[in-house]
Amino acid sequence: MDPSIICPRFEKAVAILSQRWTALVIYQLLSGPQRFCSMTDTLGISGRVLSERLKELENQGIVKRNVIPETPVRIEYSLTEKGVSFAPIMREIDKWSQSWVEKVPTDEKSGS
Amino acid sequence: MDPSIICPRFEKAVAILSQRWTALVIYQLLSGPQRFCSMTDTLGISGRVLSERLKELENQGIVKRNVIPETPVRIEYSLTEKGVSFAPIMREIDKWSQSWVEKVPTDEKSGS
DNA sequence: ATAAAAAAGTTACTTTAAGTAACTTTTGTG
DNA sequence: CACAAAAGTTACTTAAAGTAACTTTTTTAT
Repeated sequence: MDPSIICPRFEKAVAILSQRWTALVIYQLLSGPQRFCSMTDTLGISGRVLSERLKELENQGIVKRNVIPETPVRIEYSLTEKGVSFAPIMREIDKWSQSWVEKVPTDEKSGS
Repeated sequence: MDPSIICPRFEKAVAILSQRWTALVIYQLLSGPQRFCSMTDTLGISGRVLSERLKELENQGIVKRNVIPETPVRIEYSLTEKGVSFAPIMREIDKWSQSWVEKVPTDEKSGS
């Protein structure tokens, strides 16, 4: 059984994007540098997994980590050029979602 | 903690694509209808998970299942219009991969 | 000087998803 | 009638993600 007749580069790109949270992390960083806590708050990702993902993305040259010696010290995460290059993919996903995803139920705590 | 300030439609689209194997299944179906076994062979996905994914994609109206009463009976999976509409996303992922993914090591069983 | 607070993680533990391989079902051919 | 092929399914193992409490560093308030 050949594990892939599919283009290995394409497969690699898909592997990055289909890892849980990765696409959302990149998407959020496309709107500008972000701090750790703002990402956990906005995305609803746990600190444990966000920390893991950011390290992986840093190793892949997609994200860079910036220590800002303010007080208290801030760590800012931002995209490298490679990271920014995901923008057209995100735009297509966004376009697709506008055409094909029905209005998502808001799932409120059923107010009165 | 608000679980999402991000557009829920976008989030939903990302949820589809970031589920393991889903993007590759759609990608393969973009090249034409496929049978169950050809997908397991080409993608290296297990039957258990492929079966699960195909059912989900059918429920989402992305894939359709076609029973062909030949002998032995063949089941052909193909994309609906909604499924085909992923094509531009796949094209962008492919473009990205050509620019940014380095040549992937072939991982041969170190032949002579 | 000491206590509490805030940011950025990390650790230990639980739950869920995916991988593996053997088995079932249906139809057909020798 | 036994065997083969396709399409799954079942039971079980392994890996990934979720949860929540804890650590570290530095600053502000008492």
